[in-house]
Amino acid sequence: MLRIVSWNINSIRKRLYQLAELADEYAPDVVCLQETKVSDDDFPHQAVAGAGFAHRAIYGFGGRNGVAILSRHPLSDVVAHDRRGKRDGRHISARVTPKNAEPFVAHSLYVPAGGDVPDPTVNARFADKLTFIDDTADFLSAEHGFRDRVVLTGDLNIAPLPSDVWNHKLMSRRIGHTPHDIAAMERLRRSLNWIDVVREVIPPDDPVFTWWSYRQTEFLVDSKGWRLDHVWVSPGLKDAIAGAEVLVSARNWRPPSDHAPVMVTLR
DNA sequence: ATGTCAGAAATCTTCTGA
Repeated sequence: MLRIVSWNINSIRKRLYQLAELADEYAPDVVCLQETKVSDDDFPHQAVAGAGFAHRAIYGFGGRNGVAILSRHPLSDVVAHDRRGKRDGRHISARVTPKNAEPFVAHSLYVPAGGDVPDPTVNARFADKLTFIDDTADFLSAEHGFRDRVVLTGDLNIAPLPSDVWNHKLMSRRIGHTPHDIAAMERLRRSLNWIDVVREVIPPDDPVFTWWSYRQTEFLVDSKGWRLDHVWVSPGLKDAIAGAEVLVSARNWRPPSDHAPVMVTLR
């Protein structure tokens, strides 16, 4: 069994204790992070290695964005990906070679949030988000074949199903759940006929959230969340799916990230 | 419109982005 986690950690340097907690409690083989918010030069390698991740692929600079792949198994072919020559620290991939399983490629992706106004003709940031997704879809189609063993993880900043937000009607006008977002995510999904692992395991009508705003207290009581974080697998790995869960209790670790980790288990 | 975080750059606080 192989456990793979995707987590928007919202600053790895502020969350080292919680990362160790994740490693101790769930023993993931691979952890894909977003919003590490640290330059490669300042990455806390020692603490992360101490949590059990001997192998690390990192891509970050300045104090924004930043992605990483942490692994107990060897990593190779590490690539930091940029779209249109713009260095943004939003996408890294690496080949993972477990001891007793076939190698696979892991991607850690951080899609732009897209700002506030839900109209791409007036909100350049929203237009950039949609372009980012389409560029990524083109890249993934070119990079991989349908038979490749690939895991795409990340904060995709889109909740595609009505049950992925706490109020579908209200959120349909909020960036992340607009028809523009959902159509773009579907184009991304089709780039390799990706399979949304969480929705293979949990019925599509059941509410599932991975993010709760910092601006609300008692998030468990209110449960006003969104499912923004995803783990997708290529079609060849569909039969390997053995489980999926959102590690909701992590949202109560102190101090918490505003995102909870998503963990999938593959045979 | 509001709430809270995190980081940067410049201070003893404001800004940007989320």
